Amino acid sequence: MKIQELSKATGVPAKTIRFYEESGVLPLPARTPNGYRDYHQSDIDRLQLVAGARRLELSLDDIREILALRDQREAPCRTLLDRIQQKADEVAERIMALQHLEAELRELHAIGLTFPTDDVDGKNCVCHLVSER
Amino acid sequence: MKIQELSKATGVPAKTIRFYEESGVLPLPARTPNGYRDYHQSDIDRLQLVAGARRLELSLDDIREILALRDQREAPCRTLLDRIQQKADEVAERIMALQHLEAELRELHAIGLTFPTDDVDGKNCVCHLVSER
DNA sequence: CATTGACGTTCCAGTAACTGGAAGGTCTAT
DNA sequence: ATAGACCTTCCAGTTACTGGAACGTCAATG
Repeated sequence: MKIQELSKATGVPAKTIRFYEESGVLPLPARTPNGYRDYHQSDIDRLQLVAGARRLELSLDDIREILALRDQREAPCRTLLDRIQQKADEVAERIMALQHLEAELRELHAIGLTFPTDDVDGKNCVCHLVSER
Repeated sequence: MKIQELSKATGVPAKTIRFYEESGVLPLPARTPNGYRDYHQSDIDRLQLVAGARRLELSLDDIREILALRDQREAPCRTLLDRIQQKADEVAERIMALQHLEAELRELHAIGLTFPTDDVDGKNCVCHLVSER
């Protein structure tokens, strides 16, 4: 199977597949006599796991660790579950931070609308709202 | 004023101040005879605006544009307000995406907990949950 | 047989916004 | 004279790709 076929089977761009290989999350593939990468079914499985984990925004570092376990014939489920939970917590924190940020942005926008828009140096300028604290 | 003093006045690391200068959001400062950067009060004002905008997660590109207006003695308030609103919308979108992601991660974690943790190849493995879809 | 087009290859560079570190110069005080 | 706390520049690394150049390969067509 050539790289485009693996790409179509997984939805991962060929460029990204090469990058994953270089990053060590995909093994060096066999090569056909002309030097083309030659993939097998197992590569589809592995790449689908990588793509699924990336969709969950796990880092390539996490994925490397999980795949290393799998390559040693140890079930990576425990580690994977840990990373999933940890990621969920991170996401929850990020959501809260972004909610605060959005509220602040909306408030700033609302206040800014009540200001003149040509007051470069005056205190009634959005710039000063942004500068303070 | 030396770079450390500007840093202390604004809370922005000296390293970052030099980076901002190189990025074009801060002008090339005067230099003392020994080559040290020499800042003034106006640099504090400008850097506070940059830092405030960064706290709102505006990009350096946006900030450059806003400061360019200000440097031309045009009030950047209109542009700044636009960017703030646009950023708020982006943040809202990101929040929704992350909420979906968190739900998916929590669900996956819950399902994963009901699975055996030593089933490398079987279907009852978290890996397969992650791979699918 | 030459050419075209769709593949494949490698390598280099760029993205965003810093951060760390090396190697060296300067200033102040002891 | 030396220690330390600054300052300088430049290079590299971070994350996960993406774009592009320059070149090789293969199948089909004129």
